[in-house]
Amino acid sequence: MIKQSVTAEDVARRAGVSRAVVSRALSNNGSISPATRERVLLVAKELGYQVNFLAQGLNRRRSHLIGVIVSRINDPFRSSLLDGLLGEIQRHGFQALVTEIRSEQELEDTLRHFAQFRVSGVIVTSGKPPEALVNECVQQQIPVVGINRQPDIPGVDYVCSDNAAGAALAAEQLVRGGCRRFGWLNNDNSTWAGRMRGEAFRLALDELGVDTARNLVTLLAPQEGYDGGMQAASAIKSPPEGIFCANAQLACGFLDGMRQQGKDAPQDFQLIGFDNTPQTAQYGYRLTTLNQNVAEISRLALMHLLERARDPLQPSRTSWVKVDLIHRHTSLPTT
Amino acid sequence: MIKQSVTAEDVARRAGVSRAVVSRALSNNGSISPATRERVLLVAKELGYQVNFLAQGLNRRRSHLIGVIVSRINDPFRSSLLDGLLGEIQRHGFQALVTEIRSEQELEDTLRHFAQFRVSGVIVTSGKPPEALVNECVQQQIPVVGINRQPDIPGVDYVCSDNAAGAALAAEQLVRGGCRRFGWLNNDNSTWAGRMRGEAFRLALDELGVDTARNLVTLLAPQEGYDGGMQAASAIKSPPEGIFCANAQLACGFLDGMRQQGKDAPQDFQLIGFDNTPQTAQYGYRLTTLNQNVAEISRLALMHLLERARDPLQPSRTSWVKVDLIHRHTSLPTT
DNA sequence: TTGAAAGCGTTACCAA
DNA sequence: TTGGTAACGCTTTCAA
Repeated sequence: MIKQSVTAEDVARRAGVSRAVVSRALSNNGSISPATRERVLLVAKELGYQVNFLAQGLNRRRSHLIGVIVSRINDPFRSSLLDGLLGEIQRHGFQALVTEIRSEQELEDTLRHFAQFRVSGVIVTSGKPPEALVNECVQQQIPVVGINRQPDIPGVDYVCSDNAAGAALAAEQLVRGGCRRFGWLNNDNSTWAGRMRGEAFRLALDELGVDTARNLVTLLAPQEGYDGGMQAASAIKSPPEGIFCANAQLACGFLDGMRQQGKDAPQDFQLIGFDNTPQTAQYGYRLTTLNQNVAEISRLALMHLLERARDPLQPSRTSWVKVDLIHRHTSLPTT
Repeated sequence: MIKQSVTAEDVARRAGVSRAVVSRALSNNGSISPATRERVLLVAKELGYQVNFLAQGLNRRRSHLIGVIVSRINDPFRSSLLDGLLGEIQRHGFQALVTEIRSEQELEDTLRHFAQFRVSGVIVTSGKPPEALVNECVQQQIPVVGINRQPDIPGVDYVCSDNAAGAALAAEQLVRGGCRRFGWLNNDNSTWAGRMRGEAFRLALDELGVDTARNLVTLLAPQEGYDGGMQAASAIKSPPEGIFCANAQLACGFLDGMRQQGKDAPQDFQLIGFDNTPQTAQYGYRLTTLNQNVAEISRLALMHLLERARDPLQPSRTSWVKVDLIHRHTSLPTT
């Protein structure tokens, strides 16, 4: 019969101390003489002792898990974001519980499951959690942070790219690049971030003196992603001079769609997309884009989580992350 | 003072039964009269009772967690694979513990952490776990399955795309498409799957009567990914007629690199890449590729996990997943 | 069918 | 500084 696994009891016995001392030695928590500490640690290593996280979590009412809610991680921007979050989560000594959702119902179930694992925090990168459910989390002292979500639930912290500033950069670039007629490309049923970018674009153009009622048209893609952009392009006879696009996938599809018609940027139109995905930098696209600082977004998300864990009742906070214009090939140099 | 959370005890009291009965009602495990079952379930719903997974796992010595080891999920193929795995894991009622590793050391630590959470299984999509460590898992009855790894550790199951068959398809396509001189493009320090594809390509050409000693050259990219492919292209004066490439990212980079020199497929050379990533299908590339069936790979991975959980001592198995040639624009029609 | 009780492996409080 | 002990919340014998 094989011993299933080494427990604190085993270590205690072998080191000639009590379980309690073992716990203290390993957790640096509670007073213990340096000598015994050394000895226990040595024995623990000898025996290959590993704390049982389930037991630890049960006792502490909190696991070292952080729940992450994502969707469609095939999308390059989303996988970049997940990448950044995983790195940050691991850097802080947590493990990521990742769930991909396909509906709001799945989001609810997931949030429950996270709670059942007594996670140390939840990061929502997709969907809109119902306020009631989030309140349950808050009541259980589980910090929740939303990324690029509309900051509207009390007790939840948010990290968002500064969409408005990004849209303004795009507007300025296009105007100074000589455009007179503008287009805003987004897909139907867009996210909050997408809609926000569109509204801010209009506003920024207004302030730059553009008569947006006349000279700004909305191009609506029938679906999201590359294919949506391509379809939007095929529905157009002659593109506006300066086009701002809600995200990179849409922009790449649109550009390819126009090329199929023999039109290209920057000669026939200028194009700026949001999200600086790797693909937009490639030779075939060299798209001017707005870069979302994924590393900074991830860093702030964890920071909010940790701070709220320390003080659960503090007021909600929203961090806006600076967005940069990456000037490439699909927009003209400003004069 | 707020009640932290509803426990089985609470439900038991309210339903006028014992904790044990509550457990039976919820787990469908152990005999219980339909009437009390109904009643308990009703009360549980009323009170919003949720099983504490930490306590459950501690008692059962197994959590409903499955550990997944990944790396560089920015790569479109890898994020597709992760996507498939997450779907399959959730479909079976598990939660995914995802860790991104950057070194073999991190792999070891991760494997330990997974064990500490008493995961129901581990899926390795990157790195090469040391046999000793895997044996610890095996001893703890934790099933391990490797995806596209060299199947060489006893007690571990594997799921691999049929690289050899894929390479043979590519060879045949290129030969029948009229190529006489061939190239194999891979990056330095390639994975086992990559090397295997290269060897199989040579073998297949041999069998098709090509004098590979003379007419097959190896193009070595100095790094992986798109940039590596581009660099490989820039080191070439005149490309071989038919090029097979270890993966899609490399292939896209190579194609763009050649285009930069004014050469394009299929007129100046033919190109077939492994991994049918979304990008390869796009208008700018329309690359002929070998499709890895991610859904099937994921399905089999979970199947192996579940079967080995049932019978931990069964001999290791390796499933080879069929690969399909997607004929697109970078190879000529066969005559 | 039901309930009592003994774990599962930790941690934290309280005496010593 | 240490050890005993009572949780943590659940599952699973074993009797009744």
